Amino acid sequence: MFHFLEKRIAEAFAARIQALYGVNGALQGPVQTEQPKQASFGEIALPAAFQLARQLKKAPKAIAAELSNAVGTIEGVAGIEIAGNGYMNVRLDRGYYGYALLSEREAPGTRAEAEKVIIEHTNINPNKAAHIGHLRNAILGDTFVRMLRAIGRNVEVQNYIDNTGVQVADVVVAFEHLEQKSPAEVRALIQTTRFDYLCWDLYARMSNYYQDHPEALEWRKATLHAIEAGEGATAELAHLVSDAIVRTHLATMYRLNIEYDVLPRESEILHLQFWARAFELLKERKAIYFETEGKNKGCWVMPASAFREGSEDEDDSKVIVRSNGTVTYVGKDIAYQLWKFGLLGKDFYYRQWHTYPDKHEVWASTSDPQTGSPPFGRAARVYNVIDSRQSYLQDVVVAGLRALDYTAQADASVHFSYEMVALSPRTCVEMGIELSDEDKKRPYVEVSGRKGLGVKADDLIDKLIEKALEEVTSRHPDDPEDQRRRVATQIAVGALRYFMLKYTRNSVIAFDFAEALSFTGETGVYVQYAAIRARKILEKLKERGETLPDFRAELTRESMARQLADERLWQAVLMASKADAAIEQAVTSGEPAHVARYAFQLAQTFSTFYQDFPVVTETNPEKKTFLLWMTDYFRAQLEHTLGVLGIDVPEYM
RNA sequence: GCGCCCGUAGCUCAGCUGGAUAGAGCGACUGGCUUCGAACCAGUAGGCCGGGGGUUCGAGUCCCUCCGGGCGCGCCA
Repeated sequence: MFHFLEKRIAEAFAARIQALYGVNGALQGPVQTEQPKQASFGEIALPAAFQLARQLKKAPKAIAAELSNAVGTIEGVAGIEIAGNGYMNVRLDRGYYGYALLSEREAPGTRAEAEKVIIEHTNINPNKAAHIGHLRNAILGDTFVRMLRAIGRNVEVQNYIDNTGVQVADVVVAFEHLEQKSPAEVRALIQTTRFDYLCWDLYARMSNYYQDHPEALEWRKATLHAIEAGEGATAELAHLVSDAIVRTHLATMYRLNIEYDVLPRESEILHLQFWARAFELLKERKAIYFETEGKNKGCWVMPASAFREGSEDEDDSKVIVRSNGTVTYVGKDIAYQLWKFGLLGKDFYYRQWHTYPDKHEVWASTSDPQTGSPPFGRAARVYNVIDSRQSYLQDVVVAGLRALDYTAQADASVHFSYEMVALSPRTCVEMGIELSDEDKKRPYVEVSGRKGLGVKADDLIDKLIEKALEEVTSRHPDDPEDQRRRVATQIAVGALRYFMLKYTRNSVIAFDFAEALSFTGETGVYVQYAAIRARKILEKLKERGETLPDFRAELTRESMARQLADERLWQAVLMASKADAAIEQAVTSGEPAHVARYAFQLAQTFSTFYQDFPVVTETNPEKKTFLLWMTDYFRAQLEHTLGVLGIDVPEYM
């Protein structure tokens, strides 16, 4: 609603500016609107007079006066005031606004656009358990998906599986050479053990082994070769390991309400010759060339000038095909990116991989011809959720598209980057990780999968659930265990998702157990609590034998105006009505943290309202009906916003 | 050496395309549960927005420069 009025006002002023000062007036595009610094100034501020002042060589204040007089009446606006030296502050008609909210349609943005947006996230190497860094990726990606869907976009969620890379190979090497396991024995381990945890340790052991026995790297080489060829016991083992680990990753993410649509796998990119096709295209369009001298002699390279401004140095060129004829990771990624836009002229086959309890299906790529799968790929826009350390490689991928003259697709390729999750020194100590004196002085310490240092995702979730369970049990000692555990799980997930979302993307998170486990202050738990308190009021009403009024029948524009004359109530309603505006703006800025912030502010506003206005005991009938409407409205907005954040509202807390 | 990111209250962080008196949470200190549950609310203290130049009506925000910290820059992924 707020968003809608804001647009209407901006348009009215834009039209007036054109009429008064001509089409070539100072302002191009929409007229800017802002939030006044002080609530007492009104609801919407327009700084347009400042921008016009320079070009018209006139005092801002005079322009503002002229404009606000000329603009006439705008539906829903009560008045315009000139403030400071040229601000135009708009006051909304409170009765109009409140009454409009009452009849507002649910979810106006459910139009499914034909244009598809692909979001690729998670992308964990399928060779060991997920850790907290992966959680940031998946939660950020999933929340962005929810934000886009909330404003009506058609989104496809991809989770790329690198099942043929070095990391998987190393675990396979460990099983074959260190553990002497046959595929059948590994199969048994998958059934009977916490397999992702087992591999976590095994991978760390293997990395150590390479350090002490460099000759063992020959094993890796042979294993990679066998995996790529796709035949024999080694290849079977690799598939066994990676498929089993992918299942554990999907299970971990499902605990956090994260689901996927399709799992494109590297093995199919190889077997279906995606790269061969991309290679032809790149050669044809001269995007890469064969180097005949220097350090990259014998390789196909992309010149540095393609992805790095001003760099002509051939030493900075990026190798795409090695001198032994094999393709690098970036090369495969270019092929994959082309496929996402439907530019490769090839497609995967798909098989059903898993069905979630809500009946949603995940499909995985396969090289065996299949029919009956939904269509995947062919997007108009692609977001790759990948941490900022890989920005160089992402630049090369986009440069590849550009060099092929796919300019529009290059522009529609977004590296949705974020900074890493490190560990606070205090948390390292708690976990028994030894720190050098140098590390102790740092604000954070980087985790290392190779060394097996890091916090496993499931361990963190378990820890959060146990802590939440203690809290729930202390409040509801007599409730059945499964019920308390269900509630505790929802609280834990809310806390974790909010924790990962409250930081903006380019801030490094120094993970600290004490902070992540906090259930007070700016947390997901606080927001959940507010939603529950709103529900409680409505439940209390029923307990008293009263029913929820028909608000649209009982509340009029006049009664809205009377009630909203109270500044505290007006500000609260205003805040609650800005959910869609907040989500829209967060999509534009690509910052899920903005939605999290808004959710917290909304909850804060409601908590204050809760404290100040007893609802069910209100004696004035009109006021009581109004307060009940407000409560119900806040409940809906809190639930809606939490839904976008992927956070459930527990039945109680 | 080159590129990207960060530096705002004791700590952890917001601050949307430049806009009015720079905001939260935690921690500290005061108060508030016989009331729709206090996982809460009200209040106090705490800031040369890393330093210095510049751009303009106006800079935490843009430009330059210096200082401090992080991450990239492989025929690894």
